[in-house]
Amino acid sequence: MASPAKKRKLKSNLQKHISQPTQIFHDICVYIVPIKLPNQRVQFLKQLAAKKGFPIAESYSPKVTHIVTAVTSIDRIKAHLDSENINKVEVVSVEWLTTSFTDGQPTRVTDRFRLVPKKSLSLERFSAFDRQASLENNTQLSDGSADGESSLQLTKYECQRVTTLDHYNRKLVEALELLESHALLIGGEQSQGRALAFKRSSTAMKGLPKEIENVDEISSLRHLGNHSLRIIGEILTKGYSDEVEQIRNSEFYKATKLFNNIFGVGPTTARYWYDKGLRTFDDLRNSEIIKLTDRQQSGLDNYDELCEPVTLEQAQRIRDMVQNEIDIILPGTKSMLVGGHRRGKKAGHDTDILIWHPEEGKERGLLTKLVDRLELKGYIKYKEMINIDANTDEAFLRRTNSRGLSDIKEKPGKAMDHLERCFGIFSFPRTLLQLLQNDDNPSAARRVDLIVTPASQWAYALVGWTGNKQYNRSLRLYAWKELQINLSSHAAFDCREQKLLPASTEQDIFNYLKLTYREPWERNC
DNA sequence: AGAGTCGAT
DNA sequence: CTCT
DNA sequence: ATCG
Ligand SMILES: Nc1nc2c(ncn2[C@H]2C[C@H](O)[C@@H](COP(=O)(O)OP(=O)(O)OP(=O)(O)O)O2)c(=O)[nH]1
Ligand SMILES: [Mg+2]
Ligand SMILES: [Mg+2]
Repeated sequence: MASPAKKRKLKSNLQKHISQPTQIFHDICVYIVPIKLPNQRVQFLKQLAAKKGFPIAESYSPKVTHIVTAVTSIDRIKAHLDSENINKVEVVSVEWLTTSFTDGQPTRVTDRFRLVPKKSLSLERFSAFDRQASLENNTQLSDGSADGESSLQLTKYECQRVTTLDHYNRKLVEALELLESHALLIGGEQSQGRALAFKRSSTAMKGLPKEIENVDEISSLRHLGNHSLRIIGEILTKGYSDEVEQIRNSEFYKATKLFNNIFGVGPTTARYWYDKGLRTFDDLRNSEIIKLTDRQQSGLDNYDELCEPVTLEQAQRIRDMVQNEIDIILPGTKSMLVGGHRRGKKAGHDTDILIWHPEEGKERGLLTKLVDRLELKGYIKYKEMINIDANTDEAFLRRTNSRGLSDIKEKPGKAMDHLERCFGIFSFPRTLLQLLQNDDNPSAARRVDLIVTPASQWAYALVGWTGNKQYNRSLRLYAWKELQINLSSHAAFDCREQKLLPASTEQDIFNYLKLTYREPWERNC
């Protein structure tokens, strides 16, 4: 832990080494825009400037003559300064400042250093960008443009913009997602963050309204930093990225990715096996040292069939079958497809089904009965039940309290069994068409998720299980950071008001969160 | 320099 | 890795 | 540690 004392000491040491400038250039005043520049670099430039006699403004004011920035979009700078009035000021790159330092005097500003205010893209119509988001949410950076000029920035959170399955930069997205998965496979504290950053870069690209041809078009957008832009630039000029291809073909990536595809094997296990020298499924099966969990064994046994994409039609048939069963067990029970299929995906890696009964409480014990029946019919090859009991709501409140609010009180609530989730591998008969293409195997293994929700939590379950994953992450982060609301797939808890937020529709939840409603197909981040 | 989704087994 |  |  870096203590405040230590920080103070560091700072005073730095100040001691600042020598007096030989001359001071009183006719200029430099303001450094602290966006896209690491704080360290900003501090370094400021100190060097002081040493070389360049007056520095701590904040933007009319006496500033030179704005130094790493941002390439003039709109972004206006937004930051909260001022349109930068016409009389030179807006220049960091290179101007460093060149001036080596020259020992302010270099003449040429076009080389100037920001050419090329409108990065004309995107006003596309809600992936801040203009619309800032209307719906006053916590957004103001874009300071009452004049019709648009600031054209990506929103901070994915849940504030529309992301559809169709987009224009497949190749770039694929590369960035590969870097994300590589970072996850490497693992470690630091890699988690890198993975998330690459994921955000990729969702940023999915939000763009057209195929990009030049890095300049996107170099000032949020979430696209040095590394991502370098990769994108490479692909745009050469058609591929050396770094990406090197990873793709690496022994490490190929093997760990293969292992990670097995249901039950995450990055840590994949890495562990790789470190043991294993590379293929045969290596796994023949290895003496490797012990597979039940989950992993079933994942490996059914590997090929689980790799077959689940079509929408198959998912609908599975839901129909489930609906038939629950009609018998408890008439009036409803079900719907959620997950990727609700978002409009034509093929998925599994089927997600949400089940509920309009009368609160009637759903208790339903999932056990359903699964028992399916098991008797021989449909279930592997299953895991996830139990949520009456204590869970208490637990939820305790956790929200542990985020620094209210008192912690323990209640000895009784464990009223209330099964909520079943995830498993089911076996379904193949259709005639499938049999024609796949003569030998009469059945197909499919991953299925069944979720039973009380009517009172239906809306939260629907949002949570519709996803996608990245959409959920952004929604939860936004809710907590901007509104101090803890959001899960059961409920939302407002920590300021210390109260749960009841919702009966998805729209209710978007209202609480001060977000414009997004259709399921607009949540494909 | 810290944070990065959350809850369940 | 990117933002704040 | 892994899953959703
Ligand atoms: N909060 C949270 N929800 C998740 C996470 N992963 C998945 N979900 C939710 C949102 C997903 O849409 C839903 C179903 O997940 P799936 O793994 O089945 O993915 P999805 O159906 O979106 O795509 P798929 O076609 O199955 O690959 O569960 C997560 O890490 N956190
Ligand atoms: Mg799914
Ligand atoms: Mg699923």
